Amino acid sequence: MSSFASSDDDSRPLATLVRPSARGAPAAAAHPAADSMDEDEDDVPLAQVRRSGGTKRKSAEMHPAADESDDDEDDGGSAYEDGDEAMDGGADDDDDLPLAARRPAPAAASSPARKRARPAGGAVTPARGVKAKGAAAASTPKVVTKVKSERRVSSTKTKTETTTVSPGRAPGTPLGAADGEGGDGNFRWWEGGNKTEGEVKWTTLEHNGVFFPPEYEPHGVPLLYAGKELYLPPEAEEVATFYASKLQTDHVQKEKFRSNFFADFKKLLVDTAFAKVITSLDKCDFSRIEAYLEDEKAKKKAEKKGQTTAERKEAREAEAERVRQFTVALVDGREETVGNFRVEPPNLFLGRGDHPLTGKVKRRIQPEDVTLNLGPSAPIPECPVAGHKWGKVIHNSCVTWLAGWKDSITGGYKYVWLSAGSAFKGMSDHAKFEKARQLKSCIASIRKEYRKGWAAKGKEIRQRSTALYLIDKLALRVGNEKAEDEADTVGCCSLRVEHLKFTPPVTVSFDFLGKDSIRYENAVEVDKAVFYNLQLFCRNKQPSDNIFHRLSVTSLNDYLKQLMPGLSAKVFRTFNASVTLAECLQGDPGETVTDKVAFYNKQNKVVAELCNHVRTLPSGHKGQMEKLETRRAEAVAWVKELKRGLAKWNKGGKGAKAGAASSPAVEVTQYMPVKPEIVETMTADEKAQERKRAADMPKVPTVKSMRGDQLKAHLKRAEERLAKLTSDMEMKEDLQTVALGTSKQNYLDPRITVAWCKANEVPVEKIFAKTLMTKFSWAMAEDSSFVF
DNA sequence: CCTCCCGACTCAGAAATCTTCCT
DNA sequence: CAGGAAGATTTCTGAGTCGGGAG
Repeated sequence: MSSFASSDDDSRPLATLVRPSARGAPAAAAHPAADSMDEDEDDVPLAQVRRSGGTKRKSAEMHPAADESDDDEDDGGSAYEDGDEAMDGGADDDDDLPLAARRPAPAAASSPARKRARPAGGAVTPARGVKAKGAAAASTPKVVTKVKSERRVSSTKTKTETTTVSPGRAPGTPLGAADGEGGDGNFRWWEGGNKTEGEVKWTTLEHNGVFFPPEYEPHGVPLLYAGKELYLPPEAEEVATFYASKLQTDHVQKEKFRSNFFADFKKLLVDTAFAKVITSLDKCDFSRIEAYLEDEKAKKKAEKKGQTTAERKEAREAEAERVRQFTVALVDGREETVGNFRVEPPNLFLGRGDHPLTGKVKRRIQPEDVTLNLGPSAPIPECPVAGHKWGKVIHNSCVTWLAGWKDSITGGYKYVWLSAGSAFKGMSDHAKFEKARQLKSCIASIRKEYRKGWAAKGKEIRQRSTALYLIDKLALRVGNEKAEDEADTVGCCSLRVEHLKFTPPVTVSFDFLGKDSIRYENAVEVDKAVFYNLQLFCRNKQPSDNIFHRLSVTSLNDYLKQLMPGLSAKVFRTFNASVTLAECLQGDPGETVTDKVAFYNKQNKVVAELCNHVRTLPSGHKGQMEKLETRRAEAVAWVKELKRGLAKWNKGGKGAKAGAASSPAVEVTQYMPVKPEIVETMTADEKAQERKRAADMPKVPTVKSMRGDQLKAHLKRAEERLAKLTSDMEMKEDLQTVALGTSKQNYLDPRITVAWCKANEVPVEKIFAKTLMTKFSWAMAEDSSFVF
């Protein structure tokens, strides 16, 4: 079931909220759309208009028949009226009006004239119009010319222009060299108070480009085809090796993965003698290559094992030194660390879920593919790959990426960013949480507003209001449409009939694949009106039809913008997660720091569940649990045996005083593991083997003679051990299926955590690991009185 | 004007690596 | 105290969101 902890205060009974709503309420005043409902006249099946001819997945699947019938039906149905008195207003007619007629909400009171005045307003407004004309285009890597940027440059600050690639700076220039120039890298932007968020993100930007993976070195290990050794040319061998390295994963179990791989693999063989030979993946045996990889891995491991701690540290530092020049960038003279400075090496594309492109070969990125973004006066770094040069160098100060290239599989861009601890990231993180807090202050009226919308005459408003409820209550993602060459996953707006089940009176069961093909399964009791509406939207549709067929993500977000500047669907997730945590942390955290940390994790888990952040069980999980279970059973048996012994001993000492030292010892039987027979002359491998052999042997009974005090001491230890095992198992089972990290990193306002830690005298480091401490350094100064 | 596509950014779990705990 | 496994953290890169502009 869902937890609505966060919304309790605001979700008062529907009836009290819906009717009197809004006329005077601040939110309502800003919604011309709500008032224009009466004008709804006729129904245009939105899907036909908006989607026909599109490339998006659902467009082709819509059923026109369903479109018509469902919109025309009258929903004065009894379920509805009986269901909720508050809804009757909208029950009698349901004329949908053409979307077009109402979308451009007549600019009433606060309707922002989108094109011109952006919410951000602030510092750089003048840049606005300028950018709209084409600077943005110039910013994209594919534009090489200078476009007409000169004019613009004068009116704003530096915008984008491109430069021909010229020979780079000499090696050993300041950037990244041992003693950086630009200060200590501790720019405490949050203390300045000037958290501008404008168009221009920087004035000067200097960096050394990106780090390329090493060239492929052929190993010469053959592929076996129908038992025959085939020595492949390097390009094909490399790709075969990619596949071999995946043999242990379950990617190779997917037919799509195999066929995509094989198709690309064969392409590499086209002009070779192998083209005619290799015709079936099933006859390809990669085991020799796989064994080779295993071998290499073992060698590396052994080498590492042979090193002393100091040597290992040295090796690590040498590696750090090697990449050092790429890890530092200079932004407006400040040193910042670069996040993903390594260019993605070639590999097989590992798409999640049923990705249509999974298994395809992701080709090697060459310097020619890479666009660098640098300050106009920054030296152009030398291309690190001999005989190659950078694709493009641009100077776009409106973006924060340092370099980028186009991904050969998805066609999308990959970017190199500064690290999470940078000012760029920190500022936007801060802004994100401030926006969520702002939502908190107006959530009550927004909820009022969408409840009112449940009874709207127009179906778009009705669907929008119902969808917004789901986004708010269940923290669903908004659900953009997806293309044919992506996995079929959905979010709120793209939910289909097949994803819902209705159980009267008011339970809706959700079952669909969300982001990353993670299954969302939840049965929720919803408001009656929502239950009714969802059923209504599903009526007369095919299972594969969209539930919210009149609603688009764009129109939903446009609407949200009217409710609050800068509001979009994703803000609800941030808001709900943070509010939930803040509320959950009100409880009693316990005594010790350990208790308190456990308490925090438990509340963190509530949020993770809300957001459906799952983690797949590690492959060994089942085995681990079984092992724990046997250990626990043994512990139980041992406790029982000790108790028996103690009872016997207490009785046995008839002659002497019960429990006196002179009582005869009693025998208890403990089952002990077999001890490995380790001899000094054994090699490490042999020792390991012997240990394993011993561990696999059944436990042997060992009889021990004990007296009372011994028995008691053993019993005490045994009971403690049992208690620990039991709680370990519970904890493990409990936390196994949820990932706490995602919400901690992305959704929970760190100031909530900092404040809680201070109030409860828990060191923040107990909650935030090192990188999170850096990422959230802007929040560390917050005191315990912070309220989200 | 209205789509549709693109670009830039956040968010996501898997995999790799490091650390701690247990026997 | 070693050696390994479990657990925690970091890295990696795929998958979303969302706004803007071209056509």
